[in-house]
Amino acid sequence: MHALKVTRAEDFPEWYQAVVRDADLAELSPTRGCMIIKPWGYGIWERIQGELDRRIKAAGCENYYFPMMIPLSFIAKEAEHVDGFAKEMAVVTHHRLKAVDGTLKPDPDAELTEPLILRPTSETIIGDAFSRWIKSYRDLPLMLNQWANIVRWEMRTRMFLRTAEFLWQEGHTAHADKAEAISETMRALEMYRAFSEDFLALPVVAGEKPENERFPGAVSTFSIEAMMQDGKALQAGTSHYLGTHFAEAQNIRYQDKDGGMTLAHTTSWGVSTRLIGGVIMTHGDDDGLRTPPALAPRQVVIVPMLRGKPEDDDLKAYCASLAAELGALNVFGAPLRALVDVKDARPADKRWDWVRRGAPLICEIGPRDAAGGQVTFIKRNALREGEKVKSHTLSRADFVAQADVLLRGMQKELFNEAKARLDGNIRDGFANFADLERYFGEDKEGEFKGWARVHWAKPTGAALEEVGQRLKALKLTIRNAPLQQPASFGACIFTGASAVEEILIARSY
RNA sequence: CGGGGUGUAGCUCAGCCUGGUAGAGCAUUAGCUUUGGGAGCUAAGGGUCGCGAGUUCGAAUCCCGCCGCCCCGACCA
Repeated sequence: MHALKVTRAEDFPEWYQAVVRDADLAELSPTRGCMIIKPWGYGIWERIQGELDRRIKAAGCENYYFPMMIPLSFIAKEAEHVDGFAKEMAVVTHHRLKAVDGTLKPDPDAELTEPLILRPTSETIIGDAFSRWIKSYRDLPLMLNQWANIVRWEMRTRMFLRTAEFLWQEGHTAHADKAEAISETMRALEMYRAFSEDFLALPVVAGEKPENERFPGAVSTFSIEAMMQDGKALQAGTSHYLGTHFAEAQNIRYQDKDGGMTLAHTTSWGVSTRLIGGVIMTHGDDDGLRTPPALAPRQVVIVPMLRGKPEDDDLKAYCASLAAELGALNVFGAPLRALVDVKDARPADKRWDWVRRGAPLICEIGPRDAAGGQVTFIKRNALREGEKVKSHTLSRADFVAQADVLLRGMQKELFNEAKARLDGNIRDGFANFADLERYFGEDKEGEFKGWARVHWAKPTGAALEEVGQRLKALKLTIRNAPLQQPASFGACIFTGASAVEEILIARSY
């Protein structure tokens, strides 16, 4: 009997919804397409923020904050950018409500002279500021980041993966020349790769997006792609080299050493609460989430087996001192986060709540453990042996001494498990498009297909458009061209011509 | 935004075809029992049946309109 009502094999989308709800991560809000992020889910986001913010600052960026509302005219400044975002924009048009026939409506006399849009991203309003802040080569490079909420009016929403409002971090930088801007673009990409793999235990493939998948207005777009347990790809982070597109549109120029006016080269990069969806679909099992220890808001949860008897006090004291002892330890470069769950509920219910949330180590301590100086615990990443829950017992001293090793080991085990799935499910050997059609065309519902690694001649324009259409018929997209490329290439699977690049093709979220 | 499904207690759902103003299990609350592990018994609380208009003496049920959610598609960092 599993802790969730639906298993991954039965119905993956339903299972995903069940984890989000039963692990107490988030719920739907009365506002269409938006979610309420609950404490365990938000705690995970705070951990992401804390660690990534440290890495962003270590790279020399500073944080700042721009308004959530952007004048409508700003978004029109970069042509491709408009095309990319115009269709999913929330627009603020009035500044006052009025009761009309008993219902509150926007007051017709309070219409804004210029509507405001809720930011779908901030390139335009930040570019405007950059144009004022950057006067001289001495002002460069300018490297800034903001943590913010974003609004995109999506037609179809899914919790954490695509919601009308989401939380993210957007870095924006300006540089004197192309080489330096590209180097910053790659630095951010590598920062995301390392962060995902080390901290989220989420193995990814870093690479460059094809022309048709670029960010609107970018010269080149790079991504990290992760493989979910249903074989689909999830774009988990992006980094863009924007060239001088936004600099031209918004007049971001600096006076160089020779006194001439030169356009700056800009970049932007971001990750969002979508990462949490990626963690769920990578590490979740039929008992709920398995939160990687480095990421978990609580790494060790202690459930005292209280029985409403006098010895409960001794048991509570034992658990409290154990938690204090654990809290004095350092794991993953920070104090260990331990909690004694003293909520007045049945111990078994509390145990399963923490199993669903995915607390890495769940200690169940009864009077006998306390008397014997022991700790009985379960490891969430390897919860069961067969159908049965497997529990372990150590002396208290050994448990405290090994907590660090246990948590680090679990982090590694989760990563290795996901890494093996990623590496083991990227298929090679597609000689031509017909091979690809044969493999991806004949599928049963819910069948695991993984990704395809193929060679192509990297067509552009109309020819690329056609490639996109052919893939679309198989519900496939090009994910990226991995940074690590082979020494030589075979034939392009689309045209038969000599290939110039290796790319990953997959179904995606 | 197109196709399909769905909306009844906190959750999962029955009732709807064949109108007579609500049911089960789990959860919640209380009491008793139980206690090395998702407990048992007893009792109680909880629903303007998604919203609005209509037919009718009477609508969860029939008709019309709208909305939300889920899946597929289109779209999309």
